[in-house]
Amino acid sequence: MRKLPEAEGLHYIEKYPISPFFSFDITPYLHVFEFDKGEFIFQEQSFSDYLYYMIEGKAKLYITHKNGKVSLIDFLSSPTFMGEMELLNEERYSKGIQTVTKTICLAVPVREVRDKLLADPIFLKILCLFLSQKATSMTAKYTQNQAYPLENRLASFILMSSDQNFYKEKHTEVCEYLGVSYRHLLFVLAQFCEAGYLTKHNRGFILEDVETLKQLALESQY
Amino acid sequence: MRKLPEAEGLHYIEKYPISPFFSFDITPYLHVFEFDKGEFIFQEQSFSDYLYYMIEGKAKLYITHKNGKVSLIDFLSSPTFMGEMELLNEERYSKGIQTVTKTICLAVPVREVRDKLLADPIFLKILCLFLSQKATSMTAKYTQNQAYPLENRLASFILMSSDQNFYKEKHTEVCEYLGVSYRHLLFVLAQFCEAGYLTKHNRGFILEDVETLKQLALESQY
DNA sequence: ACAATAATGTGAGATATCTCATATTTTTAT
DNA sequence: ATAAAAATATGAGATATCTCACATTATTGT
Repeated sequence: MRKLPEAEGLHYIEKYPISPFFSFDITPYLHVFEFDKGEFIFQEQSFSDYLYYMIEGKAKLYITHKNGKVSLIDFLSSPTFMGEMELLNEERYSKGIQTVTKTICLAVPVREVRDKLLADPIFLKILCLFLSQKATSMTAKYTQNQAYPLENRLASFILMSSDQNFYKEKHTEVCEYLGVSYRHLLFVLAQFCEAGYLTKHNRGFILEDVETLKQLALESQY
Repeated sequence: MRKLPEAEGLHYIEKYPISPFFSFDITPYLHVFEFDKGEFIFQEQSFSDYLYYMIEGKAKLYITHKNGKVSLIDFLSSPTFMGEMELLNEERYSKGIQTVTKTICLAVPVREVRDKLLADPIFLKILCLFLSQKATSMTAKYTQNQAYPLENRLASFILMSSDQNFYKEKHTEVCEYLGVSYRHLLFVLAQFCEAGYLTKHNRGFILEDVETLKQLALESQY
């Protein structure tokens, strides 16, 4: 993690204006941080001094269980808040966040601004909206995880994440996201090829039968 | 659903004071409603005119999937908000809420008070806290659902919900809550009896081996 | 008090998914 | 350039969980 120098930071602050989120002038408090690919933004069980607003990049939010299993809770993609729960609750981070790509964040030092933030109706309204939308999408994802077998969810995920009928995601990430083992993901992908919905090409898959995939996806659209 | 008469309503308003949640006087807007056991507070895909604060009772929050499966998202027990997402988003209810017991709710007419609420820092802060705690507990529940087999989650659930070493919950509710089939729940309960952790008694189970149950529960404490 | 509805209970067979072992290929770091 | 680490790939066997069918026992509404 490195703090961007004044000039470079200013560039991002202007490119992604967040002043409308606050009823006071936030700019004097803002820092701009850059995280390398694979770097941790929050370690599990640690404390942090900042509320982040990620403006560029992508990260994984996960939790490690006592039995050693890791659950990927969500992919976070910009723009998004990070650390907002801890701002509200003054707790240690129960979850970890690790970047997937290089990531740029606006950072608000919590100690200095906390009280102002928690009394600011504009910010709080934005935060409520953010939290409620997140809750809605998490709930959708998790209930679908238990209501549909991988076949359906994967079809839906492939349709959503493919570009010009070409699917090319990292299996290691996808299986965590969909909450199944790596082995099983490969197994169902192989089935899709067998059935002619997909064909392997280069390091990805060509969608051969979008109609059937759509049918499989049913409503389990993420 | 019936609106309680003035006098009776006042009793509840005084018993469960919610004025500290607002920076203005909410009482002129408050209604008090009573829902019978099994009644719907929100139908899926409908609109509603109230934000509710449940002060007595218990309800189920669920969603019906297009394949007909029903996912119980959460048990709501008093005190809790209901309809807060819709207040924020001005949308139809994506989810249904049905009471499990007779339920008393304070009701705030959204159309009249919406703008005031969304500009009230005290209320918004409370709502943020509520939403973030809910998100935390939902996430815990769902990640544990996929990280642990029923054996562990059930042990944990039994310990949590039993009273004086006696477990007596409705299987029909529990299996929905834990996200498994009724059949499988009974199967694992039978295993627990077989292994001597539980014995059937009347319409419930006596906890015979709390130590082993605790071990099974690991950290998957709800 | 009786019919209807909901909850409980059990068997048998199917399947979705997991674990583990192991090999190859690709990417990353030094 | 090379070693180390990460991602891909596949087989075989285990198991957690589901579906469906059917019988019994409570609970509820009228």
